[in-house]
Amino acid sequence: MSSKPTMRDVARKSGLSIATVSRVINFPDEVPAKTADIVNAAMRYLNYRPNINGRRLKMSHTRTVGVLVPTLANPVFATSVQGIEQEANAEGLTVLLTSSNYDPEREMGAVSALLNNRVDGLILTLANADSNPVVDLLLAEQIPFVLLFNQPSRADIAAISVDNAQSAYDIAQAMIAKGHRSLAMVAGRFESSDRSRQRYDGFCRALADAGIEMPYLVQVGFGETDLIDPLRTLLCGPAGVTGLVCSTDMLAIAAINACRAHGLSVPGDVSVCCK
Amino acid sequence: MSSKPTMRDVARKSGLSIATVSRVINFPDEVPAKTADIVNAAMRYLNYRPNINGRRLKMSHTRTVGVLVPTLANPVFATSVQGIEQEANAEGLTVLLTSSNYDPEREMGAVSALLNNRVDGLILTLANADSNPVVDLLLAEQIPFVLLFNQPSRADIAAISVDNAQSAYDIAQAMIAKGHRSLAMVAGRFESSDRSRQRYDGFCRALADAGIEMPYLVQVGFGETDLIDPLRTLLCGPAGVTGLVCSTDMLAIAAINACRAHGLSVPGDVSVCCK
DNA sequence: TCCGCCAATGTAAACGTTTCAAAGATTCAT
DNA sequence: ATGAATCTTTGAAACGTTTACATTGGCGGA
Repeated sequence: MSSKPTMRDVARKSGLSIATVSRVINFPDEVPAKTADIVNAAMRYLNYRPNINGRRLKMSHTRTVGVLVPTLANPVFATSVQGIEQEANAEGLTVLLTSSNYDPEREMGAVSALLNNRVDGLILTLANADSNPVVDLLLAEQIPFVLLFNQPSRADIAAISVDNAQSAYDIAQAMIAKGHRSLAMVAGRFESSDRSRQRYDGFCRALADAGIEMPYLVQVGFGETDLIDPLRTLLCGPAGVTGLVCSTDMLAIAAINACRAHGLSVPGDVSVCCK
Repeated sequence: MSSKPTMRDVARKSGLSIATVSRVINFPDEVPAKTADIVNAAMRYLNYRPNINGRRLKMSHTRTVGVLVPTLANPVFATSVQGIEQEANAEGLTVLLTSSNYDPEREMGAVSALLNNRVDGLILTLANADSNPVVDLLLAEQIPFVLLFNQPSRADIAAISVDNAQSAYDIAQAMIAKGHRSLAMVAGRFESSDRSRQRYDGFCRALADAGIEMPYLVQVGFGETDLIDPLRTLLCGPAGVTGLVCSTDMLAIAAINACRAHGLSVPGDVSVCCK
């Protein structure tokens, strides 16, 4: 009696067959209330809990959704996963969570693991939405998936995102309107996030539209939190940058710290903006 | 050929038996290199990927760890899960994520679902670590588990936590040393987080030790983000609170906003501290 | 009384693995 | 050439479900 009770045990206990027990669990209203009562009593008595893996093996679907995000350390992803998790649970779905640390290799590894789990579908944020082997794999295997925060150029791929370029454009334009003439963008590396490239594109367009010729750029690797050095020349050198457009909240915080470390006040000497 | 290839297909393709294929996958060095090559070629050719659910059903363990946190919207939990996920993945473990929204009912539901998944073990943050039915269930079922951020009074339960009471004590003491004589704690509801109660205990002790008789308390429900009203009487009334000790970063932010809304400057008129 | 029908239940074959016991193949000393 | 000793490989039985199909029994109508 050390091992966990199975449907077989419940069936024996209730004097009915495994099939009936299964029906009580899955189609309660196709079974007489009296029978259901007996079976339920037996289940409670034995502390039975269905082994989902048995079911998953037998059924063609798993009622499981795989999620891949770069990191939960970024609140944007954390809250997104929180929402996904909440909705999934409400639907009785299980969430399989993985993270890539912005590393394309790990992206592939994680998705591969999720596919081995036979997830019914995926929600993922990838480094690059275009010509990405992960996307190719998913299309080839015909697994339903939705990209999150990615903007694929292919129109036949489901994606939920903001308009990265436009948002950066708007921010830059607003800063220009405030009088800034020397602006820099602080963003993640393009190879680990095409969102950064898209934002930089919008940023550059805004500056070009305003006749500003130097769209400065500072690229920051994932996990780098100290921007004092990377920002030194831009802030203190001849560039005399007075406005920083940051790709994420966390970069903005790091940027503000860096400004202060250089003896510049925010927002007195330098304006910092994000999102 | 629409369905996914199985070991049987790989076996057929490579002219070997299922058992051999399994051994190539699980014990590559117990099999002659030549045989392994044949099997690996067949697997690649067929795009075979093992169905983990088959394995999980057969094996006594699942190499899966269940995680339950109140919410990922709180960076403390998000980064913790991030770390768990990272380590788990490095070990080839799958993470099953659930969240409770600080609701004990949902805690039980989530844990139940995790047990149905036959997780090998659990890492959880519970509303209350003591006399908690979830803990009782886990002990009864003999599932290994570790509490995170909870401090159970039973010594035989594994737990990783900070000393909530002591940290609140230290903060309060520091504020008193700065000259504050009227302090309030801003914390979550006790019934949804025993950490809040423990912190309040430490807070009260510090005040008592300093001869301050009124340890004010503002309780905030999960999701409540507006503290303007709850703080009005304390800040503007006869209590004249000048120091706020907050249970979490997010509460501190909300508290600062509330102070400003009441025309009080932080840290000029009111000191706000957290963690 | 018998027949057919329908609701309730049971039987048994999957699902894709792992693994034990045992068979086959190969080597080597005699 | 023979047998022992080893190395490879295999057959088949689980693991806990779901479900198509078969069986049972009770009932009403002829």
